[in-house]
Parts: sequence; structure tokens; C-alpha cells
Amino acid sequence: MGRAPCCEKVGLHRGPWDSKEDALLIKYIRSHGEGNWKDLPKQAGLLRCGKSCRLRWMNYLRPDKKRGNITPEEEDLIIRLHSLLGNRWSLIARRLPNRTDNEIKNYWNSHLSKKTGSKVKTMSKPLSTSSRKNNNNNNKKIQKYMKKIENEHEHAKETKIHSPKPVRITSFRWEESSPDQSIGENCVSDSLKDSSSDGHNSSDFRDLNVLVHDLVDHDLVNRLIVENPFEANMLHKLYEEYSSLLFCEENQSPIDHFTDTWFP
DNA sequence: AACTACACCAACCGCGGGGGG
DNA sequence: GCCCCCCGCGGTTGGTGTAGT
Repeated sequence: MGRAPCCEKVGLHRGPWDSKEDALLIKYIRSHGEGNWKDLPKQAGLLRCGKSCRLRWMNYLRPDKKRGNITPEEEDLIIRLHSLLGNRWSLIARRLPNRTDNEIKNYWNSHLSKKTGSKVKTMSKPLSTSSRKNNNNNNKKIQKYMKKIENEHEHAKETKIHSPKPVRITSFRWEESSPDQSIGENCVSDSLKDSSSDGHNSSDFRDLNVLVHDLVDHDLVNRLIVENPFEANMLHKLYEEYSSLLFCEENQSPIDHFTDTWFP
């Protein structure tokens, strides 16, 4: 059994919005503000579910929404942020003023995933019945189709993983004063957890992969002590790049977040 | 001109987290 | 502590336009 639908679907409009619906939604939000999406459709006189209203507003109608082509600067930022954050579109979108996560995700999938060579799991739709009928009389097309299927099969095996690349750290420890080591544990990759955690306490040097964004998100950068200077330097560089991307608009110096504790 | 394949993007779906009762 | 509801997120689908054959 699947999860119950988010709203009662009977009698509700679906698919593309028309101008009347847009006008109703804009008018309501202008006078009442955003939020309370569940009740909004009823109050605004819309035959849509709240989720659909929220999506329409957030991705299309919001007045601060920037429309039009992604600039080369924005593209560059998306690529760099994606390499650090992976498919965390909402996080990436927060760093691109007035762009939505949906817009960035679409742009990535249609433009950048090819450009950057990232593997994307996109199984194309099977041919329609009429298409298949036509193909029966066309060996060339059949061959082409079969080749395509084969390619997709190979592609599917590779599958997507847009996770950010972790930094390999062969020896580290958490600072003694770390208040919640369990949070830090979540910053290491599962594959290395098992082999590295046996019989060690928080002050031992261990082998792990570090996800820089998790360190920043959980404010753990000052609590990680890396033994190998080369690795510490590598982590430092990646952290600098990450910080410069994330904190630039908040006028924070990335270096303020980085201390000598990475160089014991 | 007709058909097909591909690209783009708005919209939908289902899951998970967080907050309130 | 548990349950329920709402919201936000990421993945996916489907409609439309356009390029290629």
C-alpha cells in the first residue's frame, strides 16, 4: 500500500496553470502572504491542492523570481557548488539569488550533466505502440533502437551518484572537547566506518572520508584534527573553496572558520 | 510534408524532517 | 515518547517546441 495522497484529488485541477488561476493565487498571497498552503486553495477559491499552489508560487509566480537564461557566472557557480554539495539543489539555489531549486535542477539535468560528464540515470521512455509498429518495417530503426537500449542498459549500470566527493583522510581525531561526536560520525563515509571504528575512542587517529560540507554544516571544522599535513592542507583548500562559495554574501571570512587545529 | 528523436521545463509524486498536540 | 500534519526537497513524468531525417 502506498502512502495516502497529499490531498483529496477528486474535483481538483491538475496540469498546467491558466492565467485566471495565477491571478487568483497572486491576489491571495499579496493580501495574506505565503504559508498555510493547505487552506490556501479553499480561501483563494482555487481548485488545486496546496502543494500545487506552493510549487506554482515558488517556482513561477514569485515576484523576485529571476527568469531567463542562466548567465555564465551562474553556470560556473552551479558547477562548483554541485561538485561540493552534490544534488542538494535547495542548498545550491540559496547561493544563486532569485533562482529556484527546480530551475537549477532542470538546468543541470539538461545542460550541465552532459558538459561536466556526470553520470545521470535517465531511462528514456519506451517507444509508443505506433512507433513500434512503424519500426517493424524498418531494420535501420530497429538496429538503432536496440543499440539505444543497450546503451541505456550500460548507462543504468553506472547509475547516478551526484554525491559530493569526500576527502580521504588516513588519520584524524576529534578534539577532546567535541560536544557531540555522533554528529561527527555522520560526516564519515559508511564504507570506512566499520573498518576504522573498532576499539578506538574519540582521541585516536582514524581513517575516514570527510564530507567538507557536513563539517561546515555541523560546525565541526574546528574540532577535527588531521595528522597528515598534506591531507590537512588538501582539506583546508577544499574548505576554503566551499566557504568562499557559501559565506561570500554574508561578509564572513572563510578563514575565520578555520583554525590551526587541523595542523596538530 | 510527415514523421521521429531530442531538448527543455513546468508540474507531479512520494519521502522525510520538524513541530505541535 | 508517540502520533499526526504540514512543509520542503529531490526524483521523475509528461507536454510542447524544435531539429533532424
